[in-house]
Amino acid sequence: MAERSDYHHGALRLALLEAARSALRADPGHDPSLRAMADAIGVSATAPYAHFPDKDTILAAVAKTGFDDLAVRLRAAAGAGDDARQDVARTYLEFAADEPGLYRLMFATRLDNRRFADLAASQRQAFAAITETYLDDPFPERSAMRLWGTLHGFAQLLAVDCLPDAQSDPALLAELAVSG
Amino acid sequence: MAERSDYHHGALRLALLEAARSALRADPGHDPSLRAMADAIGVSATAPYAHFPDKDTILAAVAKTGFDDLAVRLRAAAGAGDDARQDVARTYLEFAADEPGLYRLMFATRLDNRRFADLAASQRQAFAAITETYLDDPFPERSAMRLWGTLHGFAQLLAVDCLPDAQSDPALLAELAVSG
DNA sequence: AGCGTCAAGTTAAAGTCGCTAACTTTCTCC
DNA sequence: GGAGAAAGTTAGCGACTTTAACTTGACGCT
Repeated sequence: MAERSDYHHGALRLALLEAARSALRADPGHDPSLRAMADAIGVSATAPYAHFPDKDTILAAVAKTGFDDLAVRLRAAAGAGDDARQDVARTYLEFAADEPGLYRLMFATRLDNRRFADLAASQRQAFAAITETYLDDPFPERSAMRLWGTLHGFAQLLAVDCLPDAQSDPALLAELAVSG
Repeated sequence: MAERSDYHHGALRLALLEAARSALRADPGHDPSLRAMADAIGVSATAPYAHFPDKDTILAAVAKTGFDDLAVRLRAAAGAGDDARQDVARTYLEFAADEPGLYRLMFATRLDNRRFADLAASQRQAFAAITETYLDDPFPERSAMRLWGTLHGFAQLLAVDCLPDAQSDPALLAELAVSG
């Protein structure tokens, strides 16, 4: 398996997703082109079509990995310290600040398309990690939705770099988000 | 002025912005192409370059009209009833629900580019309309930012149609957003 | 009136992109 | 070891943004 002919790549699907995330890190403001991803892997521009029906599906898969990673991080944060809600909030904002391009894509991909049900499922999983910090609340769903809204708003402002530096600290923003 | 030769359009800049907003209403999920806008106006595909240096600048101008409209609506709502904050919140969410494509564009246009300072200014104006409902608050900026975050999160969820119908009423969401 | 200038259009064409079609190479399984 | 499927390839189409070179028409000046 280590020895490969260089005709078949062997793990193109995974490599594509990684190339896309890497391109988003390099240029958070624009979705990478199919050709750019293929070039980065060293494969022809049409090779991706053996694994995905179209570009939107690739980007949806990338977005899904984003939600999955986010869910993992949130769950880890929830179990680690003594203030789960605050830790989750801070982790959420740190994620958005770390990978602004990916975060943008995660919320840009769904409009208009009922396709990509698994993306929606991963999104719900990430949301569930927030809800679980409200198990003691009389209305966990409502309260969690309110926190999610606030976090998402802050996350986007962070990603778009709209905040003065004094207010760009994820920890402080997290505190503000949970205080209510 | 009413009688025009049909060679010079006469108000192409404005017509372009309107064509873009109309196209966003028809297909909220995708930014319109330059050609589509030009076709809708009845002008060649390159005519817009007499008024804008590139497509991004057109879209930034469209986004700016969105923030300007939003600011006007928020200010009107703030002065109308007896619960300014709640009215502003509801108006904000109604705007996003009415024009999801425009709302998406308004927050998609800035990442990575320091260009478009006037867009950022219009965004601040809209934010100021929210801040002004917190003049009695000990920390108006902080509290307003918190509400803005929440509203933006709800607005995006509304626009992307992620919410169950039972929770898609702007008025109820506004109430949830201000209750804190 | 007529002329020059300039803004605001035009067409032509280059280069990129997503995607399809037809083909070739490699892997796998009998 | 041969067949067929899986996973690549090149060629090319149509749409897109953008540039370049040209044309049209409005307006001010003498």
